[in-house]
Amino acid sequence: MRRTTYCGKVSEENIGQRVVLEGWVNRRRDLGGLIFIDLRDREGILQVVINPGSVPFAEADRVRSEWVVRVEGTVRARPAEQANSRIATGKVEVVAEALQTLSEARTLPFQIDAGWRGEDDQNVSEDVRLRQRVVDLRRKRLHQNLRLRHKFITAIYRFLDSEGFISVETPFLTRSTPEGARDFLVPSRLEPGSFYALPQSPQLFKQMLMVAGYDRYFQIARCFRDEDLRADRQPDFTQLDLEMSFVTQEDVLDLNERLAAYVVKETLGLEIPLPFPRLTYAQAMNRFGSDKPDLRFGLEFTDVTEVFKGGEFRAFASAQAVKALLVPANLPRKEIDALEAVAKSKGAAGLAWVKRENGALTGGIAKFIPPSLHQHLEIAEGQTALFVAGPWRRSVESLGAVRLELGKRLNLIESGYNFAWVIDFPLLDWDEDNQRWTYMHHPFTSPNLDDLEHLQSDPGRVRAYAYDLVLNGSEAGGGSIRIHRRDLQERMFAQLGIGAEEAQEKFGFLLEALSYGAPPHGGIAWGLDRWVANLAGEESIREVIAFPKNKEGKETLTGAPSTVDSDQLAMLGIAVKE
RNA sequence: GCUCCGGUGGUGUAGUUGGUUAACAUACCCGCCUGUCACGUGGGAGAUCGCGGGUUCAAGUCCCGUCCGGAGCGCCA
Repeated sequence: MRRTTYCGKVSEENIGQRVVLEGWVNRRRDLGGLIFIDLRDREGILQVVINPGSVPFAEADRVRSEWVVRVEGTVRARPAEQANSRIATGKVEVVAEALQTLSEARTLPFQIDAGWRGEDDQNVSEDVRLRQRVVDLRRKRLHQNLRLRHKFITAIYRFLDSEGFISVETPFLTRSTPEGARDFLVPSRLEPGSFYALPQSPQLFKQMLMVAGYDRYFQIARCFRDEDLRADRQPDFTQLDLEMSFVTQEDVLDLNERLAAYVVKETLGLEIPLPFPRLTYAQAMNRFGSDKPDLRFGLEFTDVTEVFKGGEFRAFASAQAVKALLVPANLPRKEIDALEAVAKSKGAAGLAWVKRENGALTGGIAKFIPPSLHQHLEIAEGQTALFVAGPWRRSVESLGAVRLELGKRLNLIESGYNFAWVIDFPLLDWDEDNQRWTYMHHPFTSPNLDDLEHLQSDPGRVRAYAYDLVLNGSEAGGGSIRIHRRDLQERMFAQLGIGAEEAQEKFGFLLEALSYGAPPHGGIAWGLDRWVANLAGEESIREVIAFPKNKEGKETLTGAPSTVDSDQLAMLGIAVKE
């Protein structure tokens, strides 16, 4: 007879029933005459009792941790004083009548049983965990994370289906296009010397689906970018990609915040108030020094550029921007030095400071503070003001990094899920290295038509219909309204220094599609791994991916990447340089 | 490419100012134990301290190099 129920699902309702269980030995307690086995499956653990003299006793004596066994027995209530409140099945137990070993197990490289009985797992280095990922995946934490991910994805399918979206798959083996990140390349056997590229996103395919009239598309899409890894970045990662026709920016934002509220409700049971607050890019940068501000705490900047303009403090007198951050604490010098290092790592020349102690401004740049400062910034007793001056963007971003560091150090970050939209991104960004304008989002983003007149005369001033969904200071999603007219797309390419010939060669298929009657359209992509990590309370997306790569981009379970046979290379016309 | 942090039995840690036999917990093996639930209890095995070199009478400890891992910067439309 096969399994009749999951171990973790047995409850008082099953008392008196005969059950067949199959699972892993989470733990075995041998009292000499009496043996207990905590039997585990994906739903939880359940105590099995093996009485002396019973048929299964000899086998139970032999069984060890992580062996896979089948148990037949009868469910009974535990005496009230022996209930285990830490586990869901703690009020019952199964008296074994038969026990069969299905599979023996070697001693595990690390213990995985604690989480299943409601305790903290022992910390194990990630190196060991990833090399032994099968063992690691047995732990309750990863079971929970992967099931949360599943719930998240099924909620997305339900919601978007009810809103009339259809899921369409787009190719993995596609063409390299010169945008954004480095491509992963796949050599072609049928055409040696030519390469496919793995998609960085399904961007152009979804736009063409819009041109083809599918109106509302989505995909849980795997994307590939050959860049260095971080706690929240993997070379292959997952997006929720969606696109809508005949919409404005408002429509996309509205749908996405309803979707966000729905998935949070479905996964965690939390109500998220709508609509989400909105900040323009300029506001976000000026007030928080980030285009993905963490709004779980305050510490907003004050602009004091005018206060110092032309003044005696040379370093600030002619700066493009001087920003101040008022800290409600008397920061020790050591702390300020650490914060200055953070500012400098983001390109600030330094971090100036002043405190109010015993009624007077003291320390740092106290003697350079003009009397008019207090009209903008009231430094109270025991507070510290921090200043960064320099080019606008570098100043706000470096002070923004200081703000985040202070949020952590002063424990200002409140728990919860804080969503916001950042809108009105600039269309173009000045590329200092190459001395030219480049796109900020991607080259298919529509300019704000109100700003179109400045496209040639003052490109930096043109806003885009581009928006980011920010969750607790991380970019949860980003998208835009796209250019749907061929002439405007061609103008955009020209502005980016992509000549007509090059545009035709690399993006001819897009231009052609746009010339066959394209609807206005726009969409968004969510970083699905980051979303799930956030909901699971995990710092790293590796905790919500079954088989992640380590910091060096290696998948240490199977040992990828690896060398390949010379035969394989030869077939592809590839020679590896020593 | 760069900065910082780490590497000690299977796992997680301790190891003082350089000083004798590298400690603890857990896991593992064996014995005892009939109501445990991280069972208890007695015993046992298990580490050339990531690797190489140097300083020293003496290095887990100090120095240099290197490898591996993590956090970040650059990079990531």
